[in-house]
Order: sequence, then C-alpha cells, then structure tokens
Amino acid sequence: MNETVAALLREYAELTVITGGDPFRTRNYERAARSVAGHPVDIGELDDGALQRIPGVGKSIAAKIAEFRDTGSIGALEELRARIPAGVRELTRVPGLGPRRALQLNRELGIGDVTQLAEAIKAGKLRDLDGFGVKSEERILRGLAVLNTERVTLDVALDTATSLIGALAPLSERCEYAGSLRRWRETIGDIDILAATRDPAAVTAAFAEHGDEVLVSGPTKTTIRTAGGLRADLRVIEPEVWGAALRYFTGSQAHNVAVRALAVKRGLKLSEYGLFRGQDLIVSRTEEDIYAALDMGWVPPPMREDTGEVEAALRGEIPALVQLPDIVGDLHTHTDLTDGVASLEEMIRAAERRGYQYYAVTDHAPNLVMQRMTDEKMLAQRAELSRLDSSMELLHGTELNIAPDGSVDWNADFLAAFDIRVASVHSHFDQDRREMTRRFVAACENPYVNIIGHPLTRKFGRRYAVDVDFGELFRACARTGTALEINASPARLDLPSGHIRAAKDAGVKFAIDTDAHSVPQLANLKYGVGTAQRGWLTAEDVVNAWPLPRLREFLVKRA
DNA sequence: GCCGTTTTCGGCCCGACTGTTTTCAGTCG
Repeated sequence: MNETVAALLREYAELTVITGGDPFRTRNYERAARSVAGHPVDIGELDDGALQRIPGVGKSIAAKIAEFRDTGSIGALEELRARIPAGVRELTRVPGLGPRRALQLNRELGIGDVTQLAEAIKAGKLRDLDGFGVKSEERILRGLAVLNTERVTLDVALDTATSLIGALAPLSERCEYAGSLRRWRETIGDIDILAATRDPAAVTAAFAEHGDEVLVSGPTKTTIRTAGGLRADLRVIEPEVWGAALRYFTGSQAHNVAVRALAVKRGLKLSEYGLFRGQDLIVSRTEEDIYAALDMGWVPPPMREDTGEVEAALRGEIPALVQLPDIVGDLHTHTDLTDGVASLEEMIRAAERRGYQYYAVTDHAPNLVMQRMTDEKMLAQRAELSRLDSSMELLHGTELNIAPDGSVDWNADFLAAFDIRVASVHSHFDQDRREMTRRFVAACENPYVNIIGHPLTRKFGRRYAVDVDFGELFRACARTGTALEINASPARLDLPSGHIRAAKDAGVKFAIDTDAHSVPQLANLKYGVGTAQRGWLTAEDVVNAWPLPRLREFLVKRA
C-alpha cells in the first residue's frame, strides 16, 4: 500500500510539473511521496489524524490517500491524467529530458514514447525546434542509452517473486525463486520460480491467476506477464529432482555449460532432472549432492558466473562468503536533518531492532547546498546523538562531497571531530578520466576520508557511471587505508561485483552500507551483501563486519 | 500543499551547468 500510494503521489507531482503548476506544491507532493514510501507502518491501517502526522501529508493529501484506500483511485489524479497526452510522462524518464521539453516534443512533433524519440533524433528533427540544437540531440541520445526499460531493480524483482511464492508455497512441497534473482544479479530481466509438487495443475492455475496475461502455458512451464510488466516463468517439477532443477534454473548459463562439460568428461550426463550415468540416475535431490558427485564443493549462487568458481570448487577453495548476519553495523545513513524522512531517534531505534553493534549517522555536508547543512546543525546533531541511550555504539559521521579538485567540505579540525567520514561525488560527473581519477585519488589521500561512497555514482536507468581509472583508484585506496563502499541501494549497487573482485585483488577493504534515507531502507543491506558475494568477499574484507575496536583502528588513517 | 519558539499567511531547497540564447530556460543533485 505505501509504495503504491507513493507512486501515485509521485505521478501527481510529475504531472503538475508538466502542467506548470506551483513548484512548491509539486515539491510538497514529492516530499509526501518520499515520506509515505519510507513510513514504517502500512498507511492503509491509519486513520485521518495519523495520516496527517506523516511529514508532508496534510488535509488535502490525507484525503487523497483515504480516497484511494476507499475507492481504489484518486479523482484529481485521474483528471490530470486525462489532460496530459499519454507518453509525455514516459519521455520525462529520459535523463536530460525534463517535463517542459517532453511536452514540447509531444506538441510539436507528436512524439509519444521513447522509440519515437529515438527515431526523431536519428532523423535530425529535434535540432530545428526552439531551444533545441545538435547538442541537445546528443544529450538525449546518451540519456536513452542509460534508460533500460527491459530490466528491473532487485527490490522490484524480489517483491514480485516473494508474492508469487506466497501464493504457490501452500500448494507445493517446495517453492523458491531461481535464476538471476537467486544469483543477486544487479538487475533482473525476468523471474524464475521453481515449484516441486504432486499437483502441477493446481500450482500452474494459481500462477496463471497472478498474471495480467499468460504468455506460455504447458504441463511443466508457464510464463506470465505481471501487472508490473515483468515476465515470470514457473517450472513445475517432481520433488525428487529438486536439487537438479534448482541448480539448472539458477544458472548462469555459462556456469551450467562449464559444469556440464565436467560431467561429460567423466562420462556422465547432467540435466535439470539429475546427474546420470547412461540411463541410471546418480543424484538429483539436492544441489550439494550434485556438486559432490562431481568432486566439487557447493558453489554459492552469486558466484555461478563461470569466472573461476568451477576451478575453485574443484580445488575445494570456495571462499567463506560474507553473510548478512556478519554485518554488525551500518556506516552510511541519513536523517531528516538533511534529505532523510525519519528522525535521528527513529533511525537509531530501527537500527537497534536489526541487532547492530554500532551505527553511523552520516548526513550531508554543506557543499551540497540544497541540503542546507551548517556547522551549528551538525554540532547540535552530535550533541543529540550523545544524549541518546542505545544498545549500539553510536558513531557521528558525515557524507562529504568530493569537489572537482578532490577537496572536501570543512577544514581539518572540523573533520577530525567526526568518528567517521564517507566522501562521495555528487556533482561534475562528466570530468574526463584523468581529472576524475586525480579527483578520487586526492579524496583517498585526505587523512580524514574513510570510505568512498557509491564510487561509480551510477543509477540504473537514470545516470551513467563516471569515467575513472579504477586500477589507480584501487591502488590509492589500498595505499591510504580508504575503504570502498558497496552501496546497497537497489538503484545503485555501487561498487558492482566485477570492480569488487579487482579491488580486493589490489588489497582494498569494503564497507557494505545502505545509504538509508528512511527506516525501511535499512533493510536494503541484503542487496549489498549479495553484491559483495558476487565479488567473492569474505567477512574479513568488510570493515563493518569487524568488531568496533578493529573498525576504530581502521578509521584512524596513517599519514 | 504543508507548516508554524504559529493562530493566519508568508515562506518553503539553492546553485551550477548547459545550450541556446542575446538575458535565460531547462535540468540536475
């Protein structure tokens, strides 16, 4: 309910921008959307008074939420939808193309979706419009390249998979998701569900009911398109072949090819039904059985990409990957002092419920002007933090801004008084590789910078990665004792796994952090852990898996 | 549309960059 309503409020805000309404009103709808999405309890349960206590929600928005709860739609939103040509909102998804120009393109060229937009640019039609030029065409083209409508982020995929499994599990002996989601790939193209059952027809029927559309339907395989537009595959199997099927449908294809080749070399046959010698089944019940029968250790799904894990498993050298419970603190979080939606105390209480040993509050620093941070506000937060009783050790930190020349906010004295400092790039994303590399290296060499936050600064579908010489960055991190963040936000997953492995080889340590701006986002940590597992990390590599004394030692950099 | 060292309406998140202008609009974080 919260995410649904938040999406409607966001849509309302976007549509008011397109119509050119009061920008403060728009901003308030955006704020209400963020608050609702980050609200810790289901807003469907709240009465009018409780709704209006959500920050940014007053009389009018509370009424709209109640209207949606009671009728399933919001009249004012429907009116706006009717007034604005379909497709204009889709066009505003393109980075570099905002609401005004999207509307202009629709009015003057009749462009109604991204495909038509791409065609119009190819035909050189945009450059002749008022306010457009060749550079605008190039900019929008780059935006189109980063916009990927085919894949979804991990949180969307996991929510969909979880709800499907919830419906099928009561009818199955076992039911789990496989495929790229089980491997924690960073974005997901379609969802694979595996169900072991004696009653395939019932499971298949329940699955089909969850689709907007049934694309394929047979005795063992059914494909639907969900209401969210995501494709989901169901494979129905006999319980006896669970392990073989789960392994097969988890992939990756490259991993499966490599493992099957091993089987063939031993005169065996491997399929989704089991490991066979001739017609004789050897094993099929569990994944462990199958790998063991091939003289390999079990390979954790995130490693199954045929990037060395098969050889490692044959040598018995699969690393003990870092696990979610190994993480004993979050080192990058925000509050409503800057752009978070929950108070300091709310965030801390929620973190306590996760059982952390320590927790760092790292609100934005002054050079990100829109956040309106001041020395006084930061010191007041520190005082408030020291007054709070907590089962966790509370660390006062900040997220600094790495300026184009590599410098950060505040002077040395002020920086030294924090327990921990994350530093991130928030502007000037288009520097060339030399400048950008120098910028990051300078930040690493700053004696107070402990963690480089979301190093690529990419956002799926919204922003491409910065151009950096990663080899040089990794060496600088290792040399200076600066950790790289694995930002667990499903929109970022930054660093990605390929870079993680290279950085680890260079001797870098990591911090898996949520960058949470609300209470529910604290639970995003699992996506960061999955990404770290894809990068073959162990708890030893991750500074926030360490006990506090060891972490504190790491936070004091050597000159 | 919301909010208030609040009672009735003014202020709310600011500044830089870009490309297209000829003084600025659009977009972004």
